[in-house]
Amino acid sequence: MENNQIKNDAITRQEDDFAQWYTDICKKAELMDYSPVKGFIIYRPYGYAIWEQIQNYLDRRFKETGHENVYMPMVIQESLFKKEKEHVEGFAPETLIATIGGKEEIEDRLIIRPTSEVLFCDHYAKIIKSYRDLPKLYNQWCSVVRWEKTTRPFLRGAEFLWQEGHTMHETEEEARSEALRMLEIYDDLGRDVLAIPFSTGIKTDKEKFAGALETYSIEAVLPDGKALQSGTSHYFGNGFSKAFGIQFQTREGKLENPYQTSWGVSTRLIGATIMTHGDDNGLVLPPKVAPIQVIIIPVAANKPGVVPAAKEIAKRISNLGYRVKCDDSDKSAGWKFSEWEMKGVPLRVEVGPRDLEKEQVILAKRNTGEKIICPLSELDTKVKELLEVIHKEMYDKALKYLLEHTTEVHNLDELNAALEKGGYAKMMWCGDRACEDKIKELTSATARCLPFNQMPFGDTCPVCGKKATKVVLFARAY
RNA sequence: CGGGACGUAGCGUAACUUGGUAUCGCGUCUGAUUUGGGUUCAGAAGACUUGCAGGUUCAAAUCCUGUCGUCCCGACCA
Repeated sequence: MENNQIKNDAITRQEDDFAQWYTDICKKAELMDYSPVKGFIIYRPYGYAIWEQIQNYLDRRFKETGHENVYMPMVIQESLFKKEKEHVEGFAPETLIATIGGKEEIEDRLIIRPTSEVLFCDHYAKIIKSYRDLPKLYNQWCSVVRWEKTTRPFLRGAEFLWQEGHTMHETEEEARSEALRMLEIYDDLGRDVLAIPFSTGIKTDKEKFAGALETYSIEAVLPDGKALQSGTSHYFGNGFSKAFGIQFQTREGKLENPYQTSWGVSTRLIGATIMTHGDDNGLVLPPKVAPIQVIIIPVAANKPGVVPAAKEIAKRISNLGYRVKCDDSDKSAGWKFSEWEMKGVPLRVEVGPRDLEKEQVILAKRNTGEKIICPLSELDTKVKELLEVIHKEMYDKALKYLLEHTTEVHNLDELNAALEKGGYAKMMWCGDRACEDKIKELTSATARCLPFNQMPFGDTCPVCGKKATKVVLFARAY
């Protein structure tokens, strides 16, 4: 099995250089390509198809929970952007600004949206008049631009695709539960679709979104031991409402400012999926997001009956509702095996003359490499069963990794050791910003979140020694 | 934005130190071959000349300056 000779077109091994392995996969699995402009990538069909699967799932969940899709302009006047102070301070360093229109200089310069809070607020100020207009549950699918200094495919780009939900509510309570409800949907996406166990929790004041009162997030630990913030949901209170003059008449006839949320996930999720599940043979896609869920490979395709039989099987599986492709190109079977493994297709069906004689096919699972002989009569149930098993195995493997890389620490030495090992250093915290800063200074790790699932295991802050009541997860982050 | 590495055909590379018109492999194309893990053989094309722009020189992939981009390590962020 071991092949020491590295093939010319093989990818870098994970243990040799994890970052290079990641870049190799992005390119060799044809997910993306670089464009001439730094940080702006081309989403190739196979990569974009993964995004479409994520979109399909989320869009359905959003609509089921009463949200409507809208589309806002991609530019924001600088004067408008400056209305909410903390927000502008948070984003100012990373905005791209258009200064010329035609041949004229633009006096109120146009910011290419890094996020659309202010556009939504400006619009909401016009359309919200009464409690009868609430809640407003809007979402948009779009791209945003942030002038990032260092960029990596999917994980951090100058432009990325995402969805941003922006909602307005009568009460503080309702808004806060909206923010939490949407975070739950993101958590579901991880568990049920991407096979990624996210940690959910609330951000510290230091790490929260510019302008938000509370930021909730889903966090993943990747195989190189670094944490990745994979999605956020914010509760804004009515700070923006006041800044933008959004007022509604209450049931009692008074004028009040509504309470706001926003929430988003981006194509960064593609990066998280690649890293969480991939191996040295390439991408390993969870069945729910795989653009092709089952690949049919005819073996000895020149023998009579093989290709028609393979196509028949493809049709049969397609009729079950799965995304399936029959690769009847004139490459050798071995070549196709490697190629579709690189592309991470969860399940492979091999169809050859010997199989046809015995009225069977060979099924091969991408995640484990396991091969299973399957009588044609049982194909339908077996495919369904295996795709479910593959999802579960992938999730369980990722969960096991997460648990093995979550270390409870009681002092700074243990904290260092845990961060060195990779993953979360879970510690009790006094809640002081100073201690958070100190850890960052000493270790470069940041507080990822205070997990919802608290379960305290001590009462002393390892940094200052004062009383600690909160459990916090620290990690080196992307 | 700091520190480091790099940019030569689609990909990976040689030549750079010591200037003289670009090497090899994979891939691609054509024709065969291909029964179970990147099949084998034969032939062909592919660089409007070395990321881009200047400079030095009789002559630049090679030396100098600038710039753009990629990767890694930091600081900042979905």
